[in-house]
Amino acid sequence: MARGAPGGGPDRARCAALRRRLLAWYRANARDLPWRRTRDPYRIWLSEIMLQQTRVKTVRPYYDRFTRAFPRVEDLAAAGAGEVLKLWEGLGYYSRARHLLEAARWVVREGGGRFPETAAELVGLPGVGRYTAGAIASIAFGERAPVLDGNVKRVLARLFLVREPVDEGATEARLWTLAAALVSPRAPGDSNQALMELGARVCRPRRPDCTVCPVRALCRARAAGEAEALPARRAARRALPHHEIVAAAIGRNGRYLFGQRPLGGLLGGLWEFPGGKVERGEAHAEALVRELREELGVETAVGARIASLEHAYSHFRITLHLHRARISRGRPVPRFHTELKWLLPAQFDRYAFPAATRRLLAVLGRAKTGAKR
DNA sequence: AAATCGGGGCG
DNA sequence: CGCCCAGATTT
Repeated sequence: MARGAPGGGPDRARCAALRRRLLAWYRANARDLPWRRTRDPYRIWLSEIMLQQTRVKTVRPYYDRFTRAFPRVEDLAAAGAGEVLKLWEGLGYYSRARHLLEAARWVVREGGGRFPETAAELVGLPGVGRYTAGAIASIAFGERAPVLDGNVKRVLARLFLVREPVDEGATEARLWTLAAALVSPRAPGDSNQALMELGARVCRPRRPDCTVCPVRALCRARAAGEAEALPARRAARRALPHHEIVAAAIGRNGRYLFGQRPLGGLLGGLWEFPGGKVERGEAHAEALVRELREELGVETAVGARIASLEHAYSHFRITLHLHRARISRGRPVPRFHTELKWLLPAQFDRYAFPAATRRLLAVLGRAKTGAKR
């Protein structure tokens, strides 16, 4: 093979040199993060779940609130789903919160509060895949298990000049092998975190700072002048679809009607104003009357528009319009939502809402106080 | 293998 | 405005 090693595997001496330099750099430059101040498997696990597809800066305040509310896995396991979801509000990928609670309860019930200690066993926990299992096993238990996340993929693609798209199965398999070769036998946790830390702070997606990189002399992409061009990805993604969404603020005795979205799907478990997508050729008021009939089984009269806003999800974007509405016939029953509730504005802080709905609630509050003046 | 699942930060 | 982030799960 053209990788410079007999037998086609990663070059042993080269990997040993990489491990040494990465580890030394990490120990001199590691950020002081809350989850690096503990070896409690519960807190390592919690941080790793939160960090899935989520930046360190975003996670920090959530991690602090969670560990304050639930210092031990037993505390989390004893919590209600609504309580956990509320603490997760705004962090995204809400199925993580559901899996988190399921896993905590499993650990308490089946493990007496002790986490499995190997990557192979950890993979069985809800929400724990190969990356997270390797991270927990190496950081909390010192197992020589590799990790491969977005940062590590980028670092490895550059160090080893992997030009193939990193989101293809065959390439990923090769990257896992390279990641395993770079796990330091004596310090697997620090070694894995060194790769991720380097990717986050030096070997960045754009404008990598090669001048301060501890392994620049060993980087094949840099030697080839291709560092910033890697990693390659397969797909040119198409433009995001756009939807017009209408939602209803249905007031009654100072309360508003909300529905809880079904678990498992988009924004599962969060509370929202009833409403839905505007179909082609449909007027907004017409669409809202139809949606409220379908979701709540009531006839309604649509009033003034309170607010409109734009919001982007990972795979589509929406324009969300909130209208006042009044029920003219029938009594609301949940035909789409798991549950309906009439909530006072004072209660809003106790429920979890999607980010876009949060913004609408703020406008609703201002509209009300503004009207009183 | 491809689709689904949030929200925010950055160039 | 597109891209990316300490990915997992489902189909």
